[in-house]
Amino acid sequence: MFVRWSRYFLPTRKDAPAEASPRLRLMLRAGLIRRLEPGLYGFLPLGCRALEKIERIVREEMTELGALEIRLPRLRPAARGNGLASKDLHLTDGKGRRFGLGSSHASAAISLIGGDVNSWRDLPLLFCCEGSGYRDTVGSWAREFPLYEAFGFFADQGSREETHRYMLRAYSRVLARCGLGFRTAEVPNEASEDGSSLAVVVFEEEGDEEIAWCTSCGYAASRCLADVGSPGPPPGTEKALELVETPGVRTVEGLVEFLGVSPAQVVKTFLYVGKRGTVGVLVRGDHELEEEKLRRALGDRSLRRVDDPDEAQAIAGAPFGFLGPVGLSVPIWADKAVRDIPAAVVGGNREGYHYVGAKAGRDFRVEGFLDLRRVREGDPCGRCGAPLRIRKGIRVAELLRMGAAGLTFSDRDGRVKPVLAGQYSLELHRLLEAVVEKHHDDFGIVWPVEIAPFHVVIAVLRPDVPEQIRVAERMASALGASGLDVLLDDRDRSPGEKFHDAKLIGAPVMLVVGHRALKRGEIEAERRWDGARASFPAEPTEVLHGVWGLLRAERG
RNA sequence: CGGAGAGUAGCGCAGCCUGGUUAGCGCGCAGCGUUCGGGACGCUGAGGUCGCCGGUUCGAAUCCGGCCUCUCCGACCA
Repeated sequence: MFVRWSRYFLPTRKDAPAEASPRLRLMLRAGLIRRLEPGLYGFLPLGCRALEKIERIVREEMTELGALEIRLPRLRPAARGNGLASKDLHLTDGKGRRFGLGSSHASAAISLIGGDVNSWRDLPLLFCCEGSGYRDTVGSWAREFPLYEAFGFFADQGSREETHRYMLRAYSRVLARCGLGFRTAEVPNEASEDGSSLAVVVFEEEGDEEIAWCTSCGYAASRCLADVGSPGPPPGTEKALELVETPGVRTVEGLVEFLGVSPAQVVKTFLYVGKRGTVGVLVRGDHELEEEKLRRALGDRSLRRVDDPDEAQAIAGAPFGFLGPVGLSVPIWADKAVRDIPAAVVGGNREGYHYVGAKAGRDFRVEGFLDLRRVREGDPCGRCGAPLRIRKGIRVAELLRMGAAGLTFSDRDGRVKPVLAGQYSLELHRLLEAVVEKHHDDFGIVWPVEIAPFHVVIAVLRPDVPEQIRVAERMASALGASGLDVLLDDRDRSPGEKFHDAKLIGAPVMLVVGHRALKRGEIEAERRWDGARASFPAEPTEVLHGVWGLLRAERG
């Protein structure tokens, strides 16, 4: 089968909104998607084809794993226990019943099978489900997006871990078939049993996920929670605490200059207010505080930094710039690196004064030393000490362990036990986005063969010349019959536009039917990913052979 | 979370300060004609709730207030 461009709907554009990311601009220009509203996108026919190809791969790999397909409504009742989060979209019907849209169908899947899973004989179970995710975050390009999830239900940890490994392997095959490499990294996730999940991240120059990873031991985690090792103590030896006058010196840089110390000898003091009251937080002067780590460590997502000068004055008795842990009346938590400073400079809790020679534990009480530093490129890996690198990427999938909200089963001995669950989600729009980001050049998209919406575009340079159309259609039929997806560009456009559009939409092979080659009885071919050109006799068998040869060649 | 800027035709922008014809320009789009091997040319034409809501005014794209959205910075200044 082949499709005539003149009877298809494939609007390409020279321009796209300037504020969109390069890959999003390409997807808009190539006629894959259109924006309906900020954060709401629809897929045009070409985008649907690309999406379907990816879905087919995912389905194949899920089937290979033995996952059973189910289907769930995207609307979820917000009844008790169904856990609608604040970031979900809340809806109310005319009778006041509440519903929601969320980023996962997990709770619905549990409800779906919950009543029929009772015995150890029913487990394990693995389901997969095509659906639609919703995320109520501004700034993301798609608030509602195509999602392919899987849900596992297990009697014990061992079987859950085994499925985790299989699922990761399946995702790895999916990505490989889409021409993508990836890394796994620990990322925060509130839905998970232990507060974090394993994310599958495709590293790119541009991406909204920041991953710290160790080239030496392979440890990788979201930057906001990556373990960081000790930087070692700064110079200096222990000495007595001493209050010194530091008029107007309220920054680390100022102290470094005024007292002749290094930034690593200074300790910054922050005040945070949370549900359990105010706490002080200490970080070395040359480090930055990672709020996400603080919130996780203290188990309080509501923690907010005190940024009101009057409030700080009331708590510490000094303005910003002179806050310090010595004599501070609130509980104090410190980054691990603070413990190693033999003689620290800290605020005096009195305007115009700092302490020098301060030592944690001796001069002020610390509730605990935690990893609170924001990771920077080159910081030591928390596992092996080698330098960490920070890379950007696109998070395409996530695997997490969760409880199955009240689901229980009877084991062989008749004891009632909770069902363990796993949730595996693949965000198809992000996968598509990652493919476009990875596979494009200045002219447009360069699809990997397996997910190209069309394998071949046949540019008919003069569609008003009967011979050209006749030849092109013969070729298109033959190629289509051999299993290739073919787009016949029979539009009344100039040759230049057809060449550019063919490159923009990224078909692996372009065939050109024009008088130049046709008078030699040939048609020409150009391969998208390396520009390789060839000419074939204008006979179906020759062209078929030639095109398959171009497609089969190793991609450099 | 904070700061700055922006929102006018599909895209890129002008107009706003100093309120007052029918809101313009370029690209794109449509029709016709001429073209036809790497984004052609001419003519004609269509396309706008000036982000939304309110206020001031005889009159608001323009002035005022609120809200929404987007972009770029700062994300730690203790």
